[in-house]
Amino acid sequence: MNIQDPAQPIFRALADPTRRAILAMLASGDRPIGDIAAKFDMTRPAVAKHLAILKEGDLISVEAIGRERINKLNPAALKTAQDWLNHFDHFWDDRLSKLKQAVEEKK
Amino acid sequence: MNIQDPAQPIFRALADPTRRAILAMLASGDRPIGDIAAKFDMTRPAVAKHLAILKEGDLISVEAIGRERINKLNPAALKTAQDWLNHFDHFWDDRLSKLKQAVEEKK
DNA sequence: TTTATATGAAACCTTTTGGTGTTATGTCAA
DNA sequence: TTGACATAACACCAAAAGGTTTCATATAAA
Repeated sequence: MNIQDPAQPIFRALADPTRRAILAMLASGDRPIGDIAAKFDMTRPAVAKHLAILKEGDLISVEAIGRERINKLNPAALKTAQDWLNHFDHFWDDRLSKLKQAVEEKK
Repeated sequence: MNIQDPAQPIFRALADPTRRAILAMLASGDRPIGDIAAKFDMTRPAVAKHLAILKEGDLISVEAIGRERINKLNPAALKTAQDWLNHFDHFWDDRLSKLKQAVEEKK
């Protein structure tokens, strides 16, 4: 099927619970890495790796201000994941209509 | 944050491109493992492992018919992932309104 | 200028992941 | 009953993931 899948770095980034928690945290405000790392039970370098993976998927962007690097959520990339999932809605509708049809025929 | 995340097995399953391709394939019809494995450039045991992970995330169900085991898509689990992503829509709206506000103030 | 702060980067380790090949089991068909 | 088929189950392996500690660098503040 799709060898080169543009959604791959996004779904890869979303696969880890820490990274999803970071995204949720950034939804309530831009934050530097130190702030983020303080909320988790792991070292800062570990959080830095997670941020790097989120950045690879373009789920966040980073802006350097002085010696701080502010991490910001980029909702556009999340939309790519939503779009992929939305394709299954047609399937969902089909199932429902087939079920309805089956019920009709039983009557 | 959430240590026990119910969405975890789902996002974990979605992280692999082969598994996403399998889901897309099952959207067009229920299939036994042999059919699925034939479409990919890997051995059947490898595909079987992918199916096991999809089943752990409850993204598919399996029905044994004779010596075949038919794999079926379960769209309900996909909805869990959609719901998680949809929470960011509020953020998206906020960003837009803030942008609009900033533009207004510039006038 | 010196010191503290915020971060990046490298080297390393363990577990998980995604694949392989081989063998075993249950079912259909001749 | 015998043979072919569809699949499960195992043991194994290399690479990636997720973490650690240690060290280096740039900026702010005293």
